Amino acid sequence: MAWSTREIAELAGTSLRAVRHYHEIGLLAEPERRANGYKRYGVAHLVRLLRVKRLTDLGFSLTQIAEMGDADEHPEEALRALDTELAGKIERLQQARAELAEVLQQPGPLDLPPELAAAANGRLTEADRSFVVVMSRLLSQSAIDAYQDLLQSTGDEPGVAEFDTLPADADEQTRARLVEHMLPYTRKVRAAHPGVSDLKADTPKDQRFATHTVRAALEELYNPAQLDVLHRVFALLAKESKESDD
Amino acid sequence: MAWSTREIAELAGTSLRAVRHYHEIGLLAEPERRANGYKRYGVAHLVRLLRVKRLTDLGFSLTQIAEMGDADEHPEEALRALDTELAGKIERLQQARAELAEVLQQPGPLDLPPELAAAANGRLTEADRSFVVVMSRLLSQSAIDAYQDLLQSTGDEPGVAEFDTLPADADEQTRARLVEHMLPYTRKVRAAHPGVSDLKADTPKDQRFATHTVRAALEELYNPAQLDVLHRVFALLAKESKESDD
DNA sequence: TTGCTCCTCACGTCACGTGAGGTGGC
DNA sequence: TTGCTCCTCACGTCACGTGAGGTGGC
Repeated sequence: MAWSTREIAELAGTSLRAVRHYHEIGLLAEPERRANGYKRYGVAHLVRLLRVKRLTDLGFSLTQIAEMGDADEHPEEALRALDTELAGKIERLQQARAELAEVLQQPGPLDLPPELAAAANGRLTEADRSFVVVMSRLLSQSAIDAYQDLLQSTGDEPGVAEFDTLPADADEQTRARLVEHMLPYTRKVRAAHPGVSDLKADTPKDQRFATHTVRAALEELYNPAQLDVLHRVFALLAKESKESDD
Repeated sequence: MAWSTREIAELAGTSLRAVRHYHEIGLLAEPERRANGYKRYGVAHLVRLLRVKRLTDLGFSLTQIAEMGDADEHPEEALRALDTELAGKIERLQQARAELAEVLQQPGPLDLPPELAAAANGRLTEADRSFVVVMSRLLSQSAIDAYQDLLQSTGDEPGVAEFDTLPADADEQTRARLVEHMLPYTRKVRAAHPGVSDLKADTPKDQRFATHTVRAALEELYNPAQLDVLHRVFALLAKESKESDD
């Protein structure tokens, strides 16, 4: 008795195509043919195929299996290397699951870091959200922590909602009033969280790039009136801290 | 400020090619160009790219991400489905690691089921090993257990070594003596392990196929003298059990 | 003649990696 | 002129999946 391709595939628990693929890449020798061209597999082929199946099930690549050859040595080093690799894969998958669990815990946009999503609790504008997403790539961890604190403590600061809805053509009176509203609050935040504007950048070049990026994000996301207010608040704060240095 | 492809890729922590790939499949809109044809990315692109990055890191496929669209809904169902999928992957990898650990425990050929490899402990001929590899696909678990017991208890049965080294042209006297040696031992094994020849096959068709396979394996792996001895032993045993039925 | 099994191309999948060959501004 | 950055093809990777189109024995 000799087996057909389908039979040997079933015996080994692989697919027809897998057997042919192993022929193509030289992992499994082709058997002799019958008169009609059909392949006739023998026990040696089955044994080889079962071995290949075993090794792929363990997680070896076909290239690695080819390198091991047909010998039955116990490839201890390869086994250990594979184990390390699998451990790494498992770790990465578990990391992903942990993040999934965090995200599932908290309803909310999943592109924010979960701590921030929790703290913001749905009170962010579209623009704010985009800004935060970008910033969370650029800020240091301490800055993110500070920002989180900030969001948590600033439930219904009146200035916040007013700023969010400020029309692009707000008049000077409205702007000046908003600056007045935001100044003490912003001053307080700065004092409580000195790290709130620390960047993640390591080199001066990265630093400059990150600063430009922050500016670009602000200018693209907020309207002229909002930007004007922000600039004025920051200018006043900068002046204050310069005076206190003297 | 607007970013080049390299810059936006670095900002998002992806590769240049990934950004271009997302363009190709429509996951990320192409930005406007400068006069020289260079792309100019804005904040909206960066936000989108960061979102895509987040989702691929979590384990979503690009197709799934495309299906979610740009909306920021919390795709709870998708998240749960993904979690289940990841759990399955982890399980399979852990299964592979468990088998790897078993294999590493015991030096020996790794194409045998580990219980059998341990029990055999290096005492199998090439032919025996091939035979066992094939049989371990065909036998039921109880048969494998029985076979393992058998291997363990049969340390230095004198007939075994003699059978393994029997020349293909052994004379009648040698064969007859070997049959005498093997008969009581084989009888004992049969009695102790009635399940030793149970096949895994479910249907009568599978059953016939498995029987043929066993026969084919025997005939390809053992020489004529060995086969003759086996046939005679089995014939004698069959006669015995038929007589006891009467 | 109809079904069933086997055969050999050969393109498709997934998420990009990796050159090849050319252009534009310092 | 030389380097550097950007661009667009377009083939390669990995382990097969999936038809397409044809043949041979009942």
